[in-house]
Amino acid sequence: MTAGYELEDKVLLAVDCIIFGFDNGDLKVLLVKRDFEPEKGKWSLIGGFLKKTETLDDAARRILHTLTGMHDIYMEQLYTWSEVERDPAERTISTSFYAIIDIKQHDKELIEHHNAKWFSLSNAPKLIFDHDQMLNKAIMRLRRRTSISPIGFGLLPEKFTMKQLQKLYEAILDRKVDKRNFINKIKSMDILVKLDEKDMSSSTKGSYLFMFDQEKYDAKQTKDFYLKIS
Amino acid sequence: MTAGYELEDKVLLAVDCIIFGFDNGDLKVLLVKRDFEPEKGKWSLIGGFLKKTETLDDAARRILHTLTGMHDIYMEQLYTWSEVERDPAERTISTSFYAIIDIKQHDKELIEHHNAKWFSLSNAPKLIFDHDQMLNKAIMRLRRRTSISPIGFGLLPEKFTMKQLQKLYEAILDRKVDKRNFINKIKSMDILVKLDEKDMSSSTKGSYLFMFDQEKYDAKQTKDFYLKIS
DNA sequence: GACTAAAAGTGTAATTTTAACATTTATTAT
DNA sequence: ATAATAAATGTTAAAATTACACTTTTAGTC
Repeated sequence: MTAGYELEDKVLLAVDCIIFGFDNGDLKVLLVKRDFEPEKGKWSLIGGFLKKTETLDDAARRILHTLTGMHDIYMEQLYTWSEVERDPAERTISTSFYAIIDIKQHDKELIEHHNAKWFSLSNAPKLIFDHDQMLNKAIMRLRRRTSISPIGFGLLPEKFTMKQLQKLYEAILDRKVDKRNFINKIKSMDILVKLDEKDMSSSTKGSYLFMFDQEKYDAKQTKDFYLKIS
Repeated sequence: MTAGYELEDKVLLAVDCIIFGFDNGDLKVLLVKRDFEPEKGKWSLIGGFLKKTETLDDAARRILHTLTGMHDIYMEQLYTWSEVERDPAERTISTSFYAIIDIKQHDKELIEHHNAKWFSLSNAPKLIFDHDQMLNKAIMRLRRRTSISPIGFGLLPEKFTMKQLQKLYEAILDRKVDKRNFINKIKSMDILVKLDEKDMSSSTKGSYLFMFDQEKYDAKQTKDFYLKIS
């Protein structure tokens, strides 16, 4: 019993990771300076090649860890890119993944040691190959996803204010939202716990801190519920 | 200037097509009996391998044509599957594509000559490898897509009745929808033209035929408008 | 030619959701 | 005591969604 696969072409399969970071109301993307040919020295997404012994998700995690030191980042598969000439050096197909993380929660030094750098979306450099397209598609997906189901876990400190949460949504959606409508919408979702504690750092009055209620959140996740921000 | 790719693993990259067909109120999927090892003789999605000289979309079109005789089918990329052991014969990654077509508009003989066969979703056989997962994911995507933006072109005869259109939505969403609400919703979308002609085949009264208004449809497509069926 | 049968066609009212909008409250620092 | 600063809060109008049932048309039959 031989498989009839002998005559088929084999190709390089790459993985590219689009890591969005949220910091201080600003949405950024993590890029690396490429240290091998072709396009050595240019900025690119965080990428590498799939090994035979791992899944694409494994590869994405390994590559992200190798190039930035980050780990335990949940990434979601986005799209597989296969233009014949996308990498001029050799026929390479690439599957892109994306994630969004809280920049503050990840060790800046680790990232910088690995000559990766955060860029605001508005002034990211031109990227190699089709990486600009990948980035664009990821932004679109992130926005759509954000208006469909709640994000948040892992993107904010464990305890956060409503304002911080609102800023996060505003950064992703790239527009202002009405404070009262936003708070009402979030409340109606019933996935947050209001704490007795206040954050005093930004006003004399102080603002209440909230936490996600993991259990309630998970319960709703399954029913893929819908969040639309006015 | 040598590319630093020499040491990387190369893999087989497959394409699998999930072709949904709509016929007579029933949603079906097109499957083929596999004629090579492994799993020879079992039912599978319409699949084959990417060649070095083509994109994934090219490969999907070529494979679909080879196995079924169909052409000019627009397929959308769904997901790339990479479990290490998904194909026991050799390390193979597969990108799945899906499409939905009007069965009547495609030549049955051609399809049957190629030992492909339509199965109702409710009694499709068990498929090889991870093809059941692929099919499931495609169904989910199709449903979600259907409630987000209008489908229809190419899925119905050029002229069709409201009932046919409703049946199409019901087949995809797998539930009944209210006739009056459905018609109102569709009318409010303003992408159909009512003809003076009636279809007399299903009642003494006859029911008016409609056509899609391609121009209006295209205009709305760009603004990715939203259709939600009650 | 009246009646029956079968599917097509049609509208309204109640409810829910969304969107727009401005003032009061709490606290620290002066 | 006052001023300054950001936090907290509720209402109303408009739009969208849902639930729901009777009338119309016409071919066929008695």
